[in-house]
Amino acid sequence: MRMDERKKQVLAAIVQDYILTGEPVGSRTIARRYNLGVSPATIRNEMADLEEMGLLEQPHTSAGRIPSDYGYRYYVDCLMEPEKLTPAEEEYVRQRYNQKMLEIEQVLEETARLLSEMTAYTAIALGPNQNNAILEQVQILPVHSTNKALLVAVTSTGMVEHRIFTIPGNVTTEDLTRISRVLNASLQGIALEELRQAVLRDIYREVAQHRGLIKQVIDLLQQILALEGSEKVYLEGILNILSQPEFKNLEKVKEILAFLEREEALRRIFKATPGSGLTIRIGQENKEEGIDKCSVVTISYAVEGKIMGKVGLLGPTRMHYSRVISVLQCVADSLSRSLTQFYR
Amino acid sequence: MRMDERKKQVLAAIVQDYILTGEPVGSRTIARRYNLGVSPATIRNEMADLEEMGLLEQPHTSAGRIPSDYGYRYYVDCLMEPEKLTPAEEEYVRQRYNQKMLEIEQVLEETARLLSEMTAYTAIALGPNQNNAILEQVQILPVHSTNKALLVAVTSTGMVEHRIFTIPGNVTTEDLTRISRVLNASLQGIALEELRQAVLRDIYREVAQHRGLIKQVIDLLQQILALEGSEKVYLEGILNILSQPEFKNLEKVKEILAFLEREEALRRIFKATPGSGLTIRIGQENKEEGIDKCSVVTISYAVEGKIMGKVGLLGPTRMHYSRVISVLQCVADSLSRSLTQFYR
DNA sequence: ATTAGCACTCTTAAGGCCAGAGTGCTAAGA
DNA sequence: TCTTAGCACTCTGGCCTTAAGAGTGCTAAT
Repeated sequence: MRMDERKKQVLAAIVQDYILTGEPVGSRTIARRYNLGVSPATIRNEMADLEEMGLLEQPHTSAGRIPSDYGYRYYVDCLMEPEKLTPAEEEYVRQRYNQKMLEIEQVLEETARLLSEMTAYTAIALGPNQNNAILEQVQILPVHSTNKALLVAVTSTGMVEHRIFTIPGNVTTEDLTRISRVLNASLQGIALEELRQAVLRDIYREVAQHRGLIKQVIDLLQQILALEGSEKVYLEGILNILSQPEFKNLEKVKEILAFLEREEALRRIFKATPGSGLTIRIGQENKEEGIDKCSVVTISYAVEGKIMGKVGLLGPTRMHYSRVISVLQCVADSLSRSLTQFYR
Repeated sequence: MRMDERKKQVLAAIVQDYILTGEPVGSRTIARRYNLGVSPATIRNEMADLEEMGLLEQPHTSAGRIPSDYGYRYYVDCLMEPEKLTPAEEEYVRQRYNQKMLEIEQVLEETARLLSEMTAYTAIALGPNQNNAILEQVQILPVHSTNKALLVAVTSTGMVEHRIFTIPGNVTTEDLTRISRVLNASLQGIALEELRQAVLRDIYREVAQHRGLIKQVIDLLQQILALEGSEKVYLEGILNILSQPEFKNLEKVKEILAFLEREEALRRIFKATPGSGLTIRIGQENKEEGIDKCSVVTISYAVEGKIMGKVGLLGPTRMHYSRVISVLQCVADSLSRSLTQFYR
């Protein structure tokens, strides 16, 4: 069966109405609210067709229709018109990023908060990808009166990481300072892939003793920089999702909360999306357990064109897609701009 | 009315039964399950007395009785017998703390996880009190190719904090190193109250230029060390509380989730408890909004006798108090031991 | 002081009923 | 051939009634 113009109009009307009201929508409603110039009966026929095509479904015989996952997909791909934010909203976003924010963690936390606030869905933000990060600064500090030391590393992504580790008893504060200086000189600006070989040899030559300690530090650095999925995850507006009528059932709530509690799962929903731009995952397109009744829209943020990380919104499949997309684009844009400024 | 022996037995039986089953308990049940040697009718009379005394209440005329907040309070204070953990459980706790844990953040996160796992309630842990903390290490690192610097501070509580801040254009890396050295020498081992006056003058004398920068750094340090309520809060097992039958009502769930989302509120429930030892807050004894149907049991952890912070469990007033107390005591003990070892 | 007995109350689950909403089909009209 | 009016049919959800069950409070007897 082909998708003629009127079928598209009917589908669009149903999706829009359902997103708005949350109630299954019937032929009368469509005929009354959307001027398609045909009678309910005609619309009924179209609806039957659309159901056969898998774009609509019926909760039960005498209810109206609701969009299926495929229905939403078709709507999002072919029918939806972008909803512009109002100038006031755009201004509001810009102003939120005008506060002085010096730590990238804060910026991302604020971003998640802003997103959830503007959409009443649950916002997720992923910290900058550390995979291709470059070391900016390395420093080893003694921890007073213990046999421990603190490794501080600043990466090119602006993340500051620290690890405490145990050092041999015979290492003095001066040793640590010297090692810091050597490491810093050798490692600064170096990506992790290049690390192991040549540089290492140089370092060893410079600081003959303390090989073990240096190896330990290098391992920690690799952990910080290279570890898959070490990105921080920021979550805001868990409560929001409970106001959605689809989650008035406690079992559903538990399912989704169980999902939100697992940080690796949150990370995976970003990993599963292609590198750049906007991604929409509708219902069962989500492979993670517990969110097959949800949609996730994600977008990447970038610094000077280079993708750093992602932010996204999680809501029911009956999500206000056009608004969510506009909000995400606007916020990701401001975020990218803000970070670019930060790094300069 | 006086509280004779039999009244106590009846109250204890009702509380215990209600904690176990979650159902209002009737006179028959008590007579059958707990051998008090009297008939249901006698127990009914006692129950009527206990209700008049405000220790029990009746959901409706023809239901059994449930304990009131006062009933729980009396039970906790006078009737409850401590429930020992099994040796296996104690061993399990000890073993969980035997993993090598180098960062105090990790330890607290693990503690919260362990608590929620062992009790099926929601666990909250509060990071070490920074109020009387002493500076162990201060270091200012340049952030490569920007006009920003990174301040790293290690406190005597084992917390590592960092802040990025903007520096004037004319400050060189060497300046930063020198300032770090001076600061470190002057501030190490100093509590914050002593900071402002004398020491400051010394520092200024040593590093004549860069007064503004130093002032900025000191401000940041005070922020890190002195700020009321800067302690980190660790939360685990939100999902657990939803399995409690008292939260099968979605409104209740929203209320409590709204509470758990507000970090300052979480902090306040610890602030409200006296300095040391175990505290139990039942129902309306909690002054925070949204948890007046909950109980909170908290306990402090300490290093070498000095109180560092607190951990606690949040559940419905129908909480398994004796078990919660035992678990908290066991865990706080292991936690304190583990931290003491860490600081040595 | 205790207890058996009993009338009474209240909740909850189940069943029946009905209005409302919406459909699918058929047959007539454009 | 497409559209539409009309109508019978279906399903849900609210509402009422009913009945069972649980538990109480009171009274009178032990």
